[in-house]
Amino acid sequence: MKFLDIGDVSAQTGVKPSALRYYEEIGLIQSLFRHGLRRQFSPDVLLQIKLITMGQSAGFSLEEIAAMFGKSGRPDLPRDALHRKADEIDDKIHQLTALRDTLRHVAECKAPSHMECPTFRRLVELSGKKGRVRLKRKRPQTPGVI
Amino acid sequence: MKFLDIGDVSAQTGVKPSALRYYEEIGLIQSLFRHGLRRQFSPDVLLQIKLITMGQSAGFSLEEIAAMFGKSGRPDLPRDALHRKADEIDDKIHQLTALRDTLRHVAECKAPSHMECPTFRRLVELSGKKGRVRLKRKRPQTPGVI
DNA sequence: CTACGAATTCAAGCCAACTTGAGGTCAAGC
DNA sequence: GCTTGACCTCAAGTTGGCTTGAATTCGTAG
Repeated sequence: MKFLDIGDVSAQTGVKPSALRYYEEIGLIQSLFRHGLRRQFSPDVLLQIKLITMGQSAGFSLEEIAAMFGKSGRPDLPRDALHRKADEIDDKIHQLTALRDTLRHVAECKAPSHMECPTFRRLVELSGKKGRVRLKRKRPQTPGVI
Repeated sequence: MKFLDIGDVSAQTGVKPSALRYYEEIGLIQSLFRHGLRRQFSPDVLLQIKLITMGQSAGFSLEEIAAMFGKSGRPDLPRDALHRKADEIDDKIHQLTALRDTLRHVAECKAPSHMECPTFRRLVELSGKKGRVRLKRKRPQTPGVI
């Protein structure tokens, strides 16, 4: 089995060595041993780091991420807490979906200010709701006024 | 028309007055005028703040949010840049979806360490890919070895 | 065997996004 | 007219997540 220098890990993940040292310092990842002074990492750490960066892009703190996937290689949290985290992510997905739709609408909308655009207001206001936002279907057979 | 004190805005949005003052300071929102010393806000600001918090939960900086929806009440960015932002959000949605699925899997998986679980590895490794992660369908009629 | 380069430690610094605290102002209700 | 409490300003502090820099230690290639 091959082990990885911090530079290899950095190259393969895009995360800087300084950040990796920091992650180790806070116990988020571990090196297996030292070769001289140099940390040697298991290839598994690449997967772990992927999870970390995913978690970060989801807006979770490193502490929360540690709780989810564990320093120990296994989650600190009980099953239901993990499901609650998953639910949290689901909420965030809904928010992001609304934001994306709003953004696309803003890109195309001709209204002088989006505050005056009812579609915009609906998109934003519905964003917290449980269901998906559903825009009225265009009815091509009756090309009314825009 | 009624105007809102900073306290009202705070109460209705859950954003602290200090944060709202900060937002105004950096030009992310505006108060219309002062009543004595007190800032008076248009009710429209509530919608704006909702967008801001959505943007934040998406991991955008206040600066990026300002560019998207504009200090000026209208985006600073041209249409295609907005669509690129929307694409960025789409990516994030995919990541979040993968993270959520991984988390739910971790919650249920019996493997001693998730590094040893092939399902786990697939979930994480596929997360960057374009399509949705598709788990193999169970085929109840041919109950093979797990 | 020596030089090189990649790694190390440690303390300090940095940025965004706020929060806190001290001291001051004001309008509305009694 | 006075008190009250919600607001104000401004400077300084905080937190998370790193980055930077100086001084040092190694392992390997030549």
